[in-house]
Amino acid sequence: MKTFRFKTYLTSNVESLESINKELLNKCKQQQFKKGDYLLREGEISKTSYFVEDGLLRQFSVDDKGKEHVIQFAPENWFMANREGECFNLPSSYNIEAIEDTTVFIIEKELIENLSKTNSVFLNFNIELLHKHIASLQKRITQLQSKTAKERYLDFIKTYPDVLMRVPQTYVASYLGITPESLSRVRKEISINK
Amino acid sequence: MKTFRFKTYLTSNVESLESINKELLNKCKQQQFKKGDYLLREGEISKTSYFVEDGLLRQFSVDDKGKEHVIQFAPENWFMANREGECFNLPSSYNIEAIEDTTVFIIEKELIENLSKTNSVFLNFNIELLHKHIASLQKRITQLQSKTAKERYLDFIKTYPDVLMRVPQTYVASYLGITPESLSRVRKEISINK
DNA sequence: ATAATTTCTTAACATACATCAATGTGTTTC
DNA sequence: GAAACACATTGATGTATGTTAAGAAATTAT
Repeated sequence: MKTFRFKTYLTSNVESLESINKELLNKCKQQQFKKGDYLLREGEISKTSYFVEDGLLRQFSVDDKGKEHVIQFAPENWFMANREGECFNLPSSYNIEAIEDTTVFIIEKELIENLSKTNSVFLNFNIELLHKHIASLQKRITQLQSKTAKERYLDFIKTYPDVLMRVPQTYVASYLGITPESLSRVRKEISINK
Repeated sequence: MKTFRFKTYLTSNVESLESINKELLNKCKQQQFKKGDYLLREGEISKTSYFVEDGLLRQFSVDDKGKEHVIQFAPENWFMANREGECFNLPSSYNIEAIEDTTVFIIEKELIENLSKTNSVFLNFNIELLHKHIASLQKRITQLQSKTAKERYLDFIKTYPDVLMRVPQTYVASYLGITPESLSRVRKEISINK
């Protein structure tokens, strides 16, 4: 049997949980998406999270002027979830789109709840994920508050060098909160100073 | 016995959990802080969360140039926690300071973990809190990415009208990611157009 | 391969916001 | 009540980033 990233991830993170891992692998269905496909559209209600087995996703919102704002990228081994909607059965404010052909494992909210109740190691793992997520969002807020576009871009390169190479610059610009033109200028400036 | 906000909050949010609520009230100690006191300093390791019984806190970071950046305010009935540190025993990247004389209930990490294990309603409540937190941070990121200072300020007024009145404008400016001077101009412009 | 479409770069110009410096207003302290 | 201090406003100026528009490069489709 093929070894999935999902399995590797689980065995290296949710330790000594052979039974849980098996249950997760068995109950989470795989699904494939083509580049450009939407996994979730704004307004839809979703009760699932995704584990990216292969490929690359982006989560983004669209403002009143029709402009897109990328909240997050998710390459292999990352989770992608519509947190608020999943938790409160609210229509999603965000879209999730496959930037590359992508294979995901679909994790039902109910499954997570059940496993959390029956197993405290899994529970802690799950809560840790949420905490890490919060920490990274806070870091981004601080950056948007105080750093220049150039500084934010340099940090992005450092933190997600792999993502950088696989994503259209427009999306990176959107993630950084600047226009593609500004990103282009920033990149030029950096290449000159090297 | 005095009715605490904390008790009211618990009974209205963590329903049908008489026993849990009692345990929380009994095991969480109260502590008082004077205006200007620090509850947590950058670099310290903390394993506690706070429920603000009375008063007002701010959480902020200090950048390499010595500038402060407000991540969050917490008035009565709010929780304040150093998420990443609490979860992973890491030194805090943030400071927590009392903006007014403030009374908090101190909630030990261990207590939350124990209650989560033994009671699934409490567990869900706790996870919902984390989800809500994530949703609000994502909203802020989208705003910082795409809205003008004026738009962000108007949204702040609408969302936290009470906080606005109790906090020095410098802190509001910092929260919005602009200088106090810019905030002053934004306010002037708004007052003229009314 | 060629054409068509999308993405990226570059330039000129506009604008929002930062910076610096001065003045004004209110609050605390003695 | 005066002095000292922190906070808010205002003005002049600078800079980073946005906007618009054009062309170059890359990708996709025919």
